[in-house]
Amino acid sequence: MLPRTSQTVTPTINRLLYQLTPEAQDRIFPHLRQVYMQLGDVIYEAGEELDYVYFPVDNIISLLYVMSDGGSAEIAVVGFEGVVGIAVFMGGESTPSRAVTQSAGWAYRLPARELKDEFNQHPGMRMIMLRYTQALITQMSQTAVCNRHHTIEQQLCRWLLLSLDRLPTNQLSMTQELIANMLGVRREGVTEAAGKLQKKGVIEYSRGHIAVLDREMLERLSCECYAEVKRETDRLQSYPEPL
Amino acid sequence: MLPRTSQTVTPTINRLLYQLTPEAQDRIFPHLRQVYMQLGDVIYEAGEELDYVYFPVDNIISLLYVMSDGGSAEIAVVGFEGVVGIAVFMGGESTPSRAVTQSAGWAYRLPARELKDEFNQHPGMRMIMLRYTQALITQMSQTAVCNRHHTIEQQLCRWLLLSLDRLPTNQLSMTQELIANMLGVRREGVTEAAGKLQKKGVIEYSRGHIAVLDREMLERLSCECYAEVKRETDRLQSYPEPL
DNA sequence: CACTGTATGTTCGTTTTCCCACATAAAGAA
DNA sequence: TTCTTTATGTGGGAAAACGAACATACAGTG
Repeated sequence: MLPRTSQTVTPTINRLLYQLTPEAQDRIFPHLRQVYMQLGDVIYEAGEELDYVYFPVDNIISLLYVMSDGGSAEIAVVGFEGVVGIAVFMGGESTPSRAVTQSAGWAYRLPARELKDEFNQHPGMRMIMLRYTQALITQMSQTAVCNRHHTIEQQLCRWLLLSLDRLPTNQLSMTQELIANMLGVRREGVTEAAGKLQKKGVIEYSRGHIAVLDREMLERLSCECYAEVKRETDRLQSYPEPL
Repeated sequence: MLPRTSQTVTPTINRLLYQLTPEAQDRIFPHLRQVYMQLGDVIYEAGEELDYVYFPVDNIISLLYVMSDGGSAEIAVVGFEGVVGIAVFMGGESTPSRAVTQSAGWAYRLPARELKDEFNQHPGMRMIMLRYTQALITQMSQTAVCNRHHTIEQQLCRWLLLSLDRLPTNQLSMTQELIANMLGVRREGVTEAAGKLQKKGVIEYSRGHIAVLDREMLERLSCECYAEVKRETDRLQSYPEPL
C-alpha cells in the first residue's frame, strides 16, 4: 500500500474562472459544462480547429509535440491554474501540438465562441487570458532550456513537481513508459531515474502508481527549472491592481 | 573572399508594421524612431520592465535564456517578421529571458505605452500582435523538441536557416563561440558540425564570417523543425480575411 | 488456479556530447 | 615587422543517453 501525505492544494474550481469579475462570471458560467477526462483522452490534435476550450479542475492536460518520426516531447502542462485552447483567442485557431489527458479528472468546457466574444469585448478576460498565456510561454521556454541542459533524473523531478502542484493528492497514476513519452526520452532512462529516486526514499512506485514521499527532497533534486516556472507563474497570476 | 548569392528577401520595413491599417499606421508611425543595434547589444535583461518595444528591420534579435550556472539556450529569434517585447501587451511587463542582438542592423523603436494603448483600443493591432505571439510560441515549442531530439549538426542547420530568412544577404557575422551559446552546446561541437558542413560545400566560413553556399542542401540537412516553424509562421501571418 | 498482458528491471555495445587541454592560425595593435 | 588577442582545430577520456534484446514480476481475466 502506498502511503499518503496531506494534500497541499484542493482545487475545486479553475483559477482563471475564479479570477473573473462577478459580471464576467455571470456571462460565462451559464455556458460552462463539466466534462470528465480519462487518462489518454486526446483533447485536440495538432492542427485541429478548436470548438471548445477547457478549464481543468482536478485533471492535468499535457501539451505534447509529436514529430514525423514518432518522437515526442511535452512542451507544457495545464492544470487548474490554466486553460487548454489558447489558440482560440490568439487568433491561430489551431496549434501544431496535441493536447492529451495526463491525469484523469474533471474540467469545465466552454464553447470557443463564448470565450472569443468575452475576450474581444472585455479587458478583464483579456488580461487574465494573456497573463496566463505568458506564463505558458515561460513554461515552454524553460522546457526548452531544461531539455538542453539537465539530466533525466532532474527532469523527472521537475515533471513530478509540476504534476504534484496540479493534483489534490501525492499520488500519480502514470507508467514510466508514459512519462518517457512526455520527457521525450527512453523508458529505460525513466526506469533508472525512478529507481534512484525510490532508493533515496523520495518516491515509491509500483506498476503505474507513484507516490511522492518527500517533496522537499524532490525539489532539491530537481533543476532550477521547476522553481523558475512556478515563481513566474505566481507573479503573473497575482495582480497588483484589481481587475 | 567569401562568395555571395542573390538575396532572397530585402526587408525594408517590419512585417507587423506593414500589416497595420493605414489609420493605425497614422497613429503609430509618428512615435517610431529608427535605432541601430550592434552585435551583442542587450535589448533587455531578464526580469527587466520594458520601456520600448522594437520592430526589427534588417537586424536579428535572439531571445536567450541564461541559467544560474551560466548555461544558456536560445528559445527564439526575432527579425523583420516580428517584434521584441511581447510582455508589454501580454501584461507581464517583463520576461525571464534576455534579448540580445544577434545580427547588427536597424530596427524601429516604439514606446511601450503607445503599443499598449493601440493594442487595447484597436482589434487590428491586437490580432496582428497575438497571431505573431502564437508564431513565437510555435518557435519556442519547436526549439524545445529540437533540443531534445536532434543532433548539433541538424540544429546548426536550423539555426542558420532561421538567420538567413531574416537577413538580406547570405552572409552571417557570427563566431562559432556565439553560435554555441545560442544552441546551448560547446564551442567544439559547433566547430565539428560547421567543419562537416564546409566539407560538404554547404557553407564557407572564416573567423566570424559564414557564407551559405547551398541553401537547398542546408534545408535537407536540417531537421524538420525549421520547416515546421516556417510553415506555421506563414500560416499565422497570412490573413484569410482582411484586417 | 493458470494464463496472459503489461509494467518494470537489467545488460551490452554504440553514439553523441561533454570536459579539458593544447595546437594552430588569422587579424589587429604596437 | 613582432606581439597579442581571438577564432578555430584536434585529440583523449568520461559521462549521459540510446537502441535492442531479454528477464522478471505483478494484475487482471477466464
